[in-house]
Amino acid sequence: MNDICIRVDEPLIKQMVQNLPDEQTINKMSAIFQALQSDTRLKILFLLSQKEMCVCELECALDVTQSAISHSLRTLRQLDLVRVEKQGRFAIYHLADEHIRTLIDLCNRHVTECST
Amino acid sequence: MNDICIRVDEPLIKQMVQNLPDEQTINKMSAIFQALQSDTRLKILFLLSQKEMCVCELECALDVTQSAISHSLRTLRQLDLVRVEKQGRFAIYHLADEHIRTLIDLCNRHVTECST
DNA sequence: TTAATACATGAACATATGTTCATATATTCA
DNA sequence: TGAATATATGAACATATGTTCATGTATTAA
Repeated sequence: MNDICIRVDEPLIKQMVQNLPDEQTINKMSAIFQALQSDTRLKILFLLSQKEMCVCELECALDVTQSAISHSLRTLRQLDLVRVEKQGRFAIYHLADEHIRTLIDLCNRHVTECST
Repeated sequence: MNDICIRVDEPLIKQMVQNLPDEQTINKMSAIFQALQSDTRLKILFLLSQKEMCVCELECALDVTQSAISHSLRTLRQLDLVRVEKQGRFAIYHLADEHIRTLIDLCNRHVTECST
């Protein structure tokens, strides 16, 4: 406990720590996972992976207020997981790229495969 | 705002909502992403993807208390993202399966590719 | 130009989370 | 047996998060 147990090969551990992605990368990754961790945001992403939608449509689909949806969309926007295209007074949202669809599908498969 | 804007095709939206994964699946997915959202837990998973490790080794590698590491490991264990194997007084942790490695790698690539 | 619609945002609140501290349990060694 | 080591866990605290409410801005329609 006081730093070193019999199993610890300190130079090896140091090497492994150096192999870690840098702090900035870790931070970005945890921010992305953080965004994917909310039921509401996950549902938004699942919906957007079916077709692009305006806020109204999302509001119709989900059982939360317009405000909550907008806040969620901002989070997703700031991480570049979704993008907006303004069409008159409508804001049409779509997935930023295929990576995000893949991420979600992968997790979905993991969950459904492993629970059977 | 009062439910329906001009763009909303209600039957279509209803259909899309039915295509969503069920609540239980959504919950499990958000729980997994929730677990991946902490810097400490992410680092643990990156380390374990290099080799299986005991708590002591993780303690040597990371700059947090043994207690914090144990708590993190419990979270990961409960979601079956890591597994333990007891060896005498040591608890040797390893990734539960390849899915989790893939998930992390995918996110890592997304972050590093998109920031260049 | 006024009203209505679509969306965004700040404040506030209740809840959740991560960490540390203190302590418990389990295994090994003397 | 008793002490040391390795790990786990409960409590507590500070911080973060998600939602709603109230309100702001921008666009369209009348």
